[in-house]
Amino acid sequence: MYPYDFQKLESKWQKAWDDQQTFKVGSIKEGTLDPSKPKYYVLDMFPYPSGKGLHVGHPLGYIATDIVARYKRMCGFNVLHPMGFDAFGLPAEQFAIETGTHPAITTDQNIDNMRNQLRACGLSYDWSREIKTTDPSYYKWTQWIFIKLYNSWFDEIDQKAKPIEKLIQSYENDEYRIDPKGNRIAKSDVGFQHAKKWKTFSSQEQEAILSKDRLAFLDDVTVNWCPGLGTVLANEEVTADGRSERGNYPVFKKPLKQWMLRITKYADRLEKDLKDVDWPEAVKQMQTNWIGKSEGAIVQFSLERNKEEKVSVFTTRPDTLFGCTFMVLAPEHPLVDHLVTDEQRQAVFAFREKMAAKSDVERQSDQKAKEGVFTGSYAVHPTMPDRRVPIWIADYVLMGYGFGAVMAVPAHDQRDFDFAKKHLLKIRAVVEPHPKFLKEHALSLMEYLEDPGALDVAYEGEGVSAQSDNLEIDFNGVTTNRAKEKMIEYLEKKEIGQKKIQYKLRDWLFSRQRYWGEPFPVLHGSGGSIQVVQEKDLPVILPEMEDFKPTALNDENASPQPSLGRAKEDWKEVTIDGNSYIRELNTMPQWAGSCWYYLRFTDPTNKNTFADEKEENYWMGNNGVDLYVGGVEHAVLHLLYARFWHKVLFDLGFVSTNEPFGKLFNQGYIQAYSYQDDRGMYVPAFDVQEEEDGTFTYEGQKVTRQLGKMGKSLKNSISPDEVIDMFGCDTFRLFEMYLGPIEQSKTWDTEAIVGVHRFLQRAWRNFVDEESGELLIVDTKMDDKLSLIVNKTIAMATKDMNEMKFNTAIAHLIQLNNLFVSMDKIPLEAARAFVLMLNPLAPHMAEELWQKLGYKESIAYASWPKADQNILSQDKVQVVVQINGKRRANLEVDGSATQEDIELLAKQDENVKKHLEGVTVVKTIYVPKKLVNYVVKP
RNA sequence: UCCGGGGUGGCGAAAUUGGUAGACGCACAGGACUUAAAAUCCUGAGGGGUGAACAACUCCGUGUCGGUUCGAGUCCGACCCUCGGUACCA
Repeated sequence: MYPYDFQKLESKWQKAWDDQQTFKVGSIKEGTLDPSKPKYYVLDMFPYPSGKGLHVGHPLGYIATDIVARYKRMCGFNVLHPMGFDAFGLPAEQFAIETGTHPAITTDQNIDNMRNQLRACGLSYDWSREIKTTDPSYYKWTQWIFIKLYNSWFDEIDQKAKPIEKLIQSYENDEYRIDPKGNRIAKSDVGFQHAKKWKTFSSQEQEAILSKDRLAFLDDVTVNWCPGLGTVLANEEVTADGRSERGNYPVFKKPLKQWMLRITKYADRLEKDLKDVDWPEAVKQMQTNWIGKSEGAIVQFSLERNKEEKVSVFTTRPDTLFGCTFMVLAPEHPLVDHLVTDEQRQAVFAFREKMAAKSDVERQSDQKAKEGVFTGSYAVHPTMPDRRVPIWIADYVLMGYGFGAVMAVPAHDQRDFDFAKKHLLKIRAVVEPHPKFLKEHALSLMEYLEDPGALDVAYEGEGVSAQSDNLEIDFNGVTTNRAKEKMIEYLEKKEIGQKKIQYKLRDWLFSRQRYWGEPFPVLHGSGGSIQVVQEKDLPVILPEMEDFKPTALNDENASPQPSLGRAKEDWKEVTIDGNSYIRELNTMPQWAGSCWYYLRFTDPTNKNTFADEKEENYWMGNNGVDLYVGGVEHAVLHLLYARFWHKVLFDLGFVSTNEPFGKLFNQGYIQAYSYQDDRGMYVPAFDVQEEEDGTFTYEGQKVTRQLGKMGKSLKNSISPDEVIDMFGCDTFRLFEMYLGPIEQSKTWDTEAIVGVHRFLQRAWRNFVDEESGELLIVDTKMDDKLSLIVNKTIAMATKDMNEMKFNTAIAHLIQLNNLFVSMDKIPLEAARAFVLMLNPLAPHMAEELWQKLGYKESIAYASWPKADQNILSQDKVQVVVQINGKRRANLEVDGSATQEDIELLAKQDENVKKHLEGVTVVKTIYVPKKLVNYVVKP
């Protein structure tokens, strides 16, 4: 008996791949890789080794990349297909806390477990290149890159990062000076003559000046403090409703001194360069929105009581400046203390306190309330000096965007409008609305311009300016876009404003108070001086700690405290040349390690550099990573951060491409049904019965069903191991791909697996007589019909493989296989083509059949079959005969048939004849090899 | 609110990008094999109508309504539902 024994076969081949190191990739340095061959770098977003193990949703992307990797090998590429583990960060530490074991131990256990699960999926990784971000030999280079960031600045003129020494040189050469406000100004800027020279500053002052340009810097900022996680979080890690993305805990705003990375300097390039990458439109859109570019102007308002004092605002509608009737500052705006009058002091302070006490969640729910108080002070209107502009504070103005202050134009901004209505402030119309708008509100233009406050909405659209003139300028009748330009010209001429591009993107808050992360390579000296660790002293090893729990867990009033504060003194304190330093006690966030791991894979064990230049050049050259597959959830986190680091490394000359990931592909989620009983408790999905009336029961009780994520807590999780045990890994791989397009979300349905399993069994029986073990292959030529079908299948499967449409590629193989069923023996050529095409999808069976066909070498590097164009062109074509666009007959004709041939045949067809009776053909449409359509009239 | 994706049989889906809608698979039904079941194999099937007919023909069908076209799942306009992203961004 020679049945299809997948358990035996699959372990046989997995062992063979291991023993023969089938998928090990050579290295250029060592001369074991031929760099004249084209390369293909196909990468998965590496996983967090969580304690829960994988469910069937996780390998979806891994299987897809594996198919691509195997296909590309067969097409003659050198393929880099590595895997590693993103092991620092909250999930690992949370799991360690839950189990009471040190994260170093649990992480390694989880990695072992996950690696086994991945191996069981028959993935052709080069495991010799495995990396984990928690390995000191890896995070040494994460720290090294941090030092590069610290020692770099962004030159706005060249739009690129440069070593900080260049900036110091420029200062020393007196190309830059510091103006009275503390800003760096260049020779060509106004005011350079009166600005202070570099030499006049103390070294401490010089360091403070430099820190304003360093790409990594310490700053006092308003942070997202998440007591539930015991750490602060980046903006990208906080969800829309003011909760932590991980764990869904509430987040509070708090001022704190933290490490920041100056990602905002790259806002423009991060946005613009998206056009150069082949990424899903959705992800590009998300990044574009997140970066949030908007064009407008800075406008300066003088204070009434002292014209020398100014408040700056950003506006996208400088054309509406004449309509500004008040100003609003964010409650935490630094000028508020200064502006508030004695009468208003009490009210302002009370308001501020009330706002500060709110969590982000509460702020969300109080949205649109438009609460605020008057500071008591007035500004002067920049174009109408006799107009007083009261200054208010309100929490609808956010400190983090623009200048934390707005000029309110209530007639043409809904938020300002609501605020004006609530607090009885003036509303002045300065744009003539579209006639449609007036009609909708049954107003004449005169009536609207007279009293725009009569409506309950602002007119935010474009139009022509009105009531916008003073002694110097007159914008009346000018269209919005033109008026914007003219106003900016005017503001610049009067030196009270200028053009400005504003981004929503904020700098990246880079420190965390948790234990399980990369230590900063930073030393704090006396008097607040900062020094980075010398390269030769890297890595700064994360110290062993017994108690690694976050310090201020679940205490929203406490201030965040780094866990490393409880490390032993001999770690915390460092003496260099007789000076003592304290180590930085914060750790880097989860995302640090994943910002550059794809570079390390090109040369994972290098001790002298993060990756050898030759290896980096070869694998990353051209297009960066050729195919990067992962979930869409990283659209504005990992993918934005990694692009940022990569661009800095590119500017500094360490990498060869401007973008890290040439092509990105998002796989969909696998969803599953979960079931709840009437108390809302989840019941094991596996044991739920479907009743005839379409309802569901568990142990006789009615339960409700919903579609969603797979998870242990939902009791609907299925692990790949279970499926592989039952059906084998080839079946599992085929099934996941056959569910539908990879980028789509799909519902798991265990019952449907038998379909592809049957396909494999049938294929086996087509090749092997199960009774005798005899190979059912015959070494004869294929007949024309079979040859045509085989070549067609090759053509279609090749196209599908190139487009990553594995579901239809499988369908074509099933069809070919179904044809084999009707044959006693399969011609060798057809069998070969089938096995070769099967290989990327179901590699174990393909290897076994390949061996049975007599080949000694692994099929992994055999050539993908080519379709014979000559044979394809001999194909008969199906031509449709339509009458008035309705199909009346099908004809099968030679590919060479002319229109005359086809029409002759068509007119012989009974059904066509019938429909052409008693009518006249007014037009004939002929599409070669496709159809004839007669347009007829009675 | 704005932005993006998606609505096709009982279900997952396919459709050469404007040219026979539903390939392939699941589930289902009937049959073969079997003491029986499983496995396997064969056959059927979008919905309706005219047929004695498993012949043949025919009408309707891709979220809704309208349009362009000889011809629309595919293009255009309006709308509905759904899934993501965003969160007062001045």
